[in-house]
Amino acid sequence: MAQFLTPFRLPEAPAETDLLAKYFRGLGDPTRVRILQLLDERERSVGELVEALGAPQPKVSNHLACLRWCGFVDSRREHRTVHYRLADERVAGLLELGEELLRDNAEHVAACRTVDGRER
Amino acid sequence: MAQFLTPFRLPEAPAETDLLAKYFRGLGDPTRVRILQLLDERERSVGELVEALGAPQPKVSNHLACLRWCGFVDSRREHRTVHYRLADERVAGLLELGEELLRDNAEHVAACRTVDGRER
DNA sequence: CGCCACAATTGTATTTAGCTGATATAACAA
DNA sequence: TTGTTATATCAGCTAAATACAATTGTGGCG
Repeated sequence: MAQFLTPFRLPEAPAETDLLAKYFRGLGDPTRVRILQLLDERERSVGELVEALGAPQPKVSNHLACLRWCGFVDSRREHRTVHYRLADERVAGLLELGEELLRDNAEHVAACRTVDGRER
Repeated sequence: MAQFLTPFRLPEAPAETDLLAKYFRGLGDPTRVRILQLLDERERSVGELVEALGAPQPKVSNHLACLRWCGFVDSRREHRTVHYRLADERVAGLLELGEELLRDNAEHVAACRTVDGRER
């Protein structure tokens, strides 16, 4: 009766794959990408990022929390200000590779709306 | 009165940055990442992908449309079946770089829930 | 202590992505 | 033509992501 122990063998979808998608999703927001680009230039405080982005402070802090949580950036507190920087230089490499690939596909990507390309 | 022509100078947020985020968002779904990984091994038909993923066909087709639309994959029709493959070997490089970075952050990413890390 | 500056968090509303199921198209065969 | 297989598209629903505004936390200073 051993055959009943494995009645259905689900196709392998490694947990690592799900994590990878989640990881890339961290790069899937304009504010977060812009923050990473700014931090690639140099370390910056939250206030500096807020000014550079022209976005409300809570919004920036939320995205920073996301980036920090997933290991894209590190932070250190100095007196009252908190400074952020890229956690790993390979993060910059990821962005650059994306930019490079985008150069050949910019028009396509620009026109793409959603999974099924629907206008809504 | 020329000063009224540029009353507010918005912080520069290059359109390319928005596109880049959109581009990475294409990699932000487990099904799409799995498809790209499968296509990195070899060209596959939609039917083969459906079987390998154990997912309904419309779901796979929708994600393929998204990937094709953004230039991650190419397709060719042969009789009634449509075969997909990676459009650019650099796409595989992007995945590999992501996997490499993920190895050092898997625990963090796994625990991350949303932009602000809130449970809901 | 009270106050100020900087940053993080939370509540609520809105937007957007993605799943499911039905239908449409395309190529081919009888 | 009709039927069959393979794939694509669409409509409606649900769930997740994000924005915005208000609040709270935190460290320094008088």
